[in-house]
Amino acid sequence: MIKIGELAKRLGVSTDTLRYYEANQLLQPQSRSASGYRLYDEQSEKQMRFILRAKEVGFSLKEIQDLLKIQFQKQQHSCEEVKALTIAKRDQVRARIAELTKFEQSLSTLAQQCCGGEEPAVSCSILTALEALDE
Amino acid sequence: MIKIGELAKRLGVSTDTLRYYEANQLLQPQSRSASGYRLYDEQSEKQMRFILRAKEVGFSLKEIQDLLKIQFQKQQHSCEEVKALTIAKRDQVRARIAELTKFEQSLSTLAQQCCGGEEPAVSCSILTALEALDE
DNA sequence: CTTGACTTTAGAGTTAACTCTAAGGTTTAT
DNA sequence: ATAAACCTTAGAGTTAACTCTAAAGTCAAG
Repeated sequence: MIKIGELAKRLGVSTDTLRYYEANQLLQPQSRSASGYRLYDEQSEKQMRFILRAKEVGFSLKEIQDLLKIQFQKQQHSCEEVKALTIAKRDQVRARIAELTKFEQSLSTLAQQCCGGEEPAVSCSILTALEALDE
Repeated sequence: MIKIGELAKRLGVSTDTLRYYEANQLLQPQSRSASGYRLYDEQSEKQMRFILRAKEVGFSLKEIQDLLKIQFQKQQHSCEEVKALTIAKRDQVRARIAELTKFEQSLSTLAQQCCGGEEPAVSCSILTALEALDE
């Protein structure tokens, strides 16, 4: 079991952030020491890495809570409900991937069209490339 | 040329948002009417749709500015610089797609494992599936 | 046995991205 | 020609997600 400072250091976040996530039901410490220090384990670190990855790709903390709820709700809800929630979230993720793929293609096209030379980039326009995005 | 209310309506955003984006260098109106009303055209709408899409997939307004700068800088910068910036952004987008793809796979796996029946979902755990994410 | 580096809580402050309010000017429809 | 529905600016208020401050308790090292 590790203390908050050690977990924060491993994850590259502040101790304030960990306490904030606890207050907002995203990560509860495994237990407390006799003197009241928060104690975390490997599972805590895994869950935080999941949270940080979700945040990285643009999910709000509220949305991440929804994802985690799939875990927390498993005792109280039927497989049917859990499956429906999971599929709804998966479709949300798929839609986001589709959007990002369009971006990636537009930027790739732009990079290819650009000569990369030293002359002014007058004919290089991200909007020209991105307009194709709207079909 | 259309006025701010019409553009806002077409895009499903508030007029406040359009004025806010203008103040933050994301979208300048094409011109102003004699009485000072903002006037927008088709290009404005396209640019806003681009901004909204970028926001949707988790880019901050600051990052979107960077993307748009590729367009604005084309007069002052060389193809070399523009190309480098474009490729850097493309790689950022690719990394984000890779993260999201991992999520999508984890959620798909979870949905498949789940029986979908009416019994309590005790054996369904998003974290179990998501742990595989860390390899 | 005390110094320094931790930890605790409660609450205030910050930043991004809006969102609203007030006080007024403009346009359109009857 | 006047009411309704737009538009203007400046500035205040809101929400999410931190980030910092203060005042105090804990713990390991010298």
